[in-house]
Formats: sequence, C-alpha cells, structure tokens
Amino acid sequence: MTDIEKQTEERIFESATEIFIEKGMDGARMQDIADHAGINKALLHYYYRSKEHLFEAVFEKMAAVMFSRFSPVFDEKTSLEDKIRFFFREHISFLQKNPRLPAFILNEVNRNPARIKKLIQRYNINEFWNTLESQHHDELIRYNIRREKMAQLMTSIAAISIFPFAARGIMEVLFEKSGQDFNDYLEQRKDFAAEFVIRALKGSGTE
Amino acid sequence: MTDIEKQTEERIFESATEIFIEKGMDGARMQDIADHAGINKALLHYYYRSKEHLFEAVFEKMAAVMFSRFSPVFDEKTSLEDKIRFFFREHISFLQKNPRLPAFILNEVNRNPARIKKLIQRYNINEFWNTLESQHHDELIRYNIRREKMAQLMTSIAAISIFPFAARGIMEVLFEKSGQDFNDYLEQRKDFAAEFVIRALKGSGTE
DNA sequence: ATATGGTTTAACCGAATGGTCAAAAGTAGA
DNA sequence: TCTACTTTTGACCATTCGGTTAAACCATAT
Repeated sequence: MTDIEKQTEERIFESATEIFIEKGMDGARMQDIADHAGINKALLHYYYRSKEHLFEAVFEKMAAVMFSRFSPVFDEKTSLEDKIRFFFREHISFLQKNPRLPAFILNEVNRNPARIKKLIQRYNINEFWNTLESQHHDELIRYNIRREKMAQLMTSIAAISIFPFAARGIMEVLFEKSGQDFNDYLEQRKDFAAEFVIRALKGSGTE
Repeated sequence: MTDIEKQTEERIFESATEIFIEKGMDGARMQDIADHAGINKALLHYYYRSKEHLFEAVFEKMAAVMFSRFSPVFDEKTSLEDKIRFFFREHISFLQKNPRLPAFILNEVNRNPARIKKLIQRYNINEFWNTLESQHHDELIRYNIRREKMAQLMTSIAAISIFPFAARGIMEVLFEKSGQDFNDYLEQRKDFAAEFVIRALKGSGTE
C-alpha cells in the first residue's frame, strides 16, 4: 500500500466516520462523504465496495474504541473502590472527547442488532466476571454481590457514565433552561458517580 | 370529523408510529407506512402534509408519553425513599411495555435537538425542583443533597431506569452469551435499582 | 335522481441516491 | 521513452423516494 493510497483511504475513512456519526447510516449520503474527503464519489466504491461496507468498517472501529475503554479496569492492581473511581474519571473524560459516540453506537445497534453480534463474540462475559471475582473476591463477598447482581451493578455503572451522553440532546436543552452548564455537570459527575456507586455498595454488605 | 375519517387518520398515525420507531425518521419510508395502514400513499399527504409533519406528530406524542411517566412521582404523599421505589417499579414496567421508546426518543433528539426544544419549554425544571424540595425538605438535608447535586441524582435515576432499554440491542446479545435472560434482569432491576439508589443516598448524609 | 363536498385511488413527476464504467491521469520500472 | 499498472475522474444508469394531480368513489342533503 503506497503512501498516497493510505492517505486517500484514511481520509475517506475519517470523513465517513464524521458523517456517519453525525447523520447515522440512513441519513448519511455517499456524496457528502466524498465531498468531505475532497474526492470523487466513485473513489468511495473503489476503496470500499459499497455504502454498507464503508459503514461496517466505521462501525466496527468505533465499537472497538468504545469497548476497549472498559478493559483498563482489569489491569489495575487496586481496590474495587479505587477501580470504580478510576473508571468513572477515565471513562467520562474519554466520552467528553467523543461525546457523540454513545448515541451513534446505541442507535445503530438497535437499528441492526446483528451488526454487534460478531463483535461481541470476541468478548467472553463470563471470563470477564471470573477475572473480577478473582481480583476482588473478598470485597464482593463483603458487598454481598453475587453473580446475578453483577449484571445489575455493571449496567448501572455503565448507565451512569454513558447515559448523559446518550441523552445529551435533551440534557443540554434542560440545563440551558435552568441555567446550568453541561460541562460543569460532567466534571462534577466524575467524582459524584464514583462516590454514589461506592456508597451504594457499602450499604449492601452482609455485615 | 367523521368516524371513518378518524379511523383512517388514527390508523395512519398508529402505523407511522410503529414504522418510525422501528426505522427512525431517515430509515422510514412513506410507502411502508401506507402499506402498513392498508391505504394509498397519497392519503398520507392528505391527512399529514408531508413526511416531516407526520413524523413531528408521532414524535411529539411519543415524547409526551415518555415525559408524562416522570410526573406521577409528584402526586405521591410518601417518603422520598418510597417515591424512589415507586418510580423504578412503575417506570421500568412502563418501558417493558414500550421497550423501543427510549432509543427512538434519544436518537431523534440527538439527530435534531431543535425538535425537543419547544416541547421542553412547557416544563419548568426549577419548579420541578422546588416542588420536590418543599415535599422532602428534611430528607434532602439529611441526605446532603444540594441544588447542584440534584441534577446528578435525577440523571442517575433516569440513567439506571432507561439505559437498559437504550442499550437493549447490546444487552440482549451479551445476556444471551452468558446464559442470562433480559426479562429476568428487568424484573430484578425494579427492586435492585431502588435499593441501590437509596443506599447511595443514605451513605451521603451529613450526620 | 342529482348535486355537493369530503375521501381515496392510480398514475405520474422530478429530484436524489447508490452504484457503474470507460477513459484520463499518475506512477514506476525497463 | 515506452509499457504496465494503479488511482482518480466525469458522465451516466436504474431505482427509489417524497410528493402531486386529476379523476373516481361515496355518503348525505335537497
């Protein structure tokens, strides 16, 4: 692959990413992507056979980026509580830089669930749990988190971090009306979310 | 308005609702809506001038339905904790019957934020807070919830309830892989969510 | 019966869309 | 410079889409 080819293909991919995230699969136009990349529309089909192929490339990349942000948690050799603090700080910071990513992923997955299936095959959620359990066995018992509750806890954590971005359109309007600032809210949220979850955990103990 | 006219107009509206929720504004086809309603495509334009008009009618109705589900909380003369329990039970039950509503609303709002603006004008979020404050003054002080934290708390509650439906496409695949059932998860969530939030509140007191 | 006015349809239209193709332009080796 | 190959383009195509129109249909009142 030559340098120029790489340049062109990359420019196409980046333009497609921008347009697809903004307009969605159905709303995006191949002509808009070509214009944005400064090339002829036929070139899109030269590098990516069809709109479907191009979208799939973008979607898989973005989904991988999104999911990869969950894994650093497993590298840390810290307590569960510190992991939670670390996660919210890092994850919300990441989403501040990519605020439209959650809405894009969630919408396209709901529109076509088959798309995410093969991507998810790579991840083993039970192994995910096993890792956490081995790392935090004592804490999980102390917090009375059994396997069924694990899904509840993890989805609640994800929800608290992701939802403000998924509902960004509503929240920004709501905040504007009440004189609050969405960015301030997000900054505060990094700490609030962590302490919120940790308090909920502490109160659930068997002791 | 005659009976037949009402029948037709309603059938159009219901078909449009179904198609728009499933495919979104951009993905929906006027022909599909007409077919679904069992009528000629021109009739759509006879009752609703354009696709935009038809969509707006559907969107505003669905947004109103969604928002109206937050207000019963203010009628209850119970403690804050019981209100939280009541809210999760009712709200998740409602979403179980309308599982695609959150993704539809969130996506279309993000795609075109202007659409929700005029709807939100009707609601006064500061008055909302004032009502809650007058009803639960003592509890809010005990839980150390000041005005800035109110937005954090309310959005966390909304997130915990709504997110599983917004991320339904991912969660169903994830659950299938790990041998869990999404409906069981939702049933458990009604209680889990309430106790989770209440524990988080209790731990935040000034005492 | 017939005129009136709202309702419904089949046929049609222009624009936009994803996609194709043959030729031009560019590149690199002999 | 000639040749073989890849990259890029403009023109074009078939189809789809939202929307229009004129006529048919139908219930009701006179």
